[in-house]
Amino acid sequence: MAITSNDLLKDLSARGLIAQTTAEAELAEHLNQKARTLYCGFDPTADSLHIGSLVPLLMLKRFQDAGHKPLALVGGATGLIGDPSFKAVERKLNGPEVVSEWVEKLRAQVSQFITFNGEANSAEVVNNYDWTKNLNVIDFLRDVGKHFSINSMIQKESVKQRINREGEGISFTEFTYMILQSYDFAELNRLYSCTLQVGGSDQWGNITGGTDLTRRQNGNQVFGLTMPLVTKADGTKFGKTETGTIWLDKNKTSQYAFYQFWLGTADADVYKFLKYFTFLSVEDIDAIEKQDKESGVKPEAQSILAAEVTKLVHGEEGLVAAKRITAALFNNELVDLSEQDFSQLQLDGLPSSTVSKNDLAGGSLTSFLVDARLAASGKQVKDALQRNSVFVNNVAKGIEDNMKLAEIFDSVNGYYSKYFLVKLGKKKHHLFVLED
RNA sequence: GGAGGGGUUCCCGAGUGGCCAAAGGGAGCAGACUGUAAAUCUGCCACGAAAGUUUCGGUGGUUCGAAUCCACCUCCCUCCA
Repeated sequence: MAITSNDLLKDLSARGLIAQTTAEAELAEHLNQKARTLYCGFDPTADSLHIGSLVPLLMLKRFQDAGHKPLALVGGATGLIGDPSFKAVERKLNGPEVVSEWVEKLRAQVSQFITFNGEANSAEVVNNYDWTKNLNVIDFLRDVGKHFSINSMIQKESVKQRINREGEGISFTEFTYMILQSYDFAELNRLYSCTLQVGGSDQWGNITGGTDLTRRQNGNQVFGLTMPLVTKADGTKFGKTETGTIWLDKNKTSQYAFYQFWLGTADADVYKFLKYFTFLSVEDIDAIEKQDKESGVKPEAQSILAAEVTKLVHGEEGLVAAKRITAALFNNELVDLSEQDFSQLQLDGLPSSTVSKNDLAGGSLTSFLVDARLAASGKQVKDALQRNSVFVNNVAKGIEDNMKLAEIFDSVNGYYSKYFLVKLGKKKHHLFVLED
């Protein structure tokens, strides 16, 4: 990416956050002239955003910090259709009630990343359902559809594989998604003088559709900027783990699990991620990298990344909670923990459950731990037992202990007569609390 | 509406009457080695502690025996109209 004449764009470029832009030189000039309004869309495909949306969310914040006005668009309308961009298969449609419920959740979530201060560049959250719900089909086809050429639409890389791919196709509904998103841009240009849309690089086709439509309908030049897809050096998909997606909602991914996710970042990715996911300056990040390379010991970057991102998403308190659990599980002896510490760990989001004596009677360790979701099947627990990698309060259990459930979880063996910390393998922990 | 091709265990993908709980790969889990890393090596990988139980889009057949054969149904894809 060429050096531009705009400080913000220079920084973004240094961070590797710019994949593509429309009319680069003109965009720099456009942003230099005065505060502009930009938007980024988030479709409600679940009841929470996940870390895949973090880069664009932070991007809005970066623009706001530079004095521009961010609009976070929640796709109440587009979420009902489904974006086909680079998706291998047609998606299942979600019901309207479900989608509108998700819209509300995303609205709140998105709001925490941008500032609403009542000033000129105060953020706003908009919903594209507001301007599409009363759209009349005939008007839509005449006023909007006419501006789109099927010939160029099927040339878009984002849908090409769906069109060419053997065994899968694309419905008219999803094919039309691009037109709806383009209409959003034109509409936001009319309503808010919005002149820039940002998004992931998979959105390029949809974004340029919007810049074209805005020019044709409104006669205004507007811009697009995309961020690179977050990739990992080992080629696996970013944002997924054994346990699934890393969500921004702490009820879906605990602060502790969230922190742990970032802590596990590969050396090969961590400096790039610092640039993508934090507001640390590029110089500071380069300094961290230099120091890690020279230190010859375990790098610092992962814990800095984990701390910064956890703080951004879950606040200072969330970070403290995550660190508290991490310290207890990985650094300290459990014996040092007070009774209050144990109950605090529960509150902090350490996976835990309460058990009664009845739950234990006659049960097996395998099914007990599967029920607590420490393993996917009894076979896995059995495997771990055979390798002596199941620990209850730091005591290794073997396959011969499998049927001794009630004995193992007898109150005499628990910390403070009721706490049992179970470890399966190196990283999976679960706190069981015995009921009186 | 017509013709053809498909739906196999988390994914890809073998399997065309018994040797099939079903090859191979990927993912995943556990162990060793480590830095709660990477790479590598080892074991597991339908469910069940076990006895045993349930699978190959669905239903019903044929057969001593079916993922494999037959009928109907259903979903998907391609081409033609």
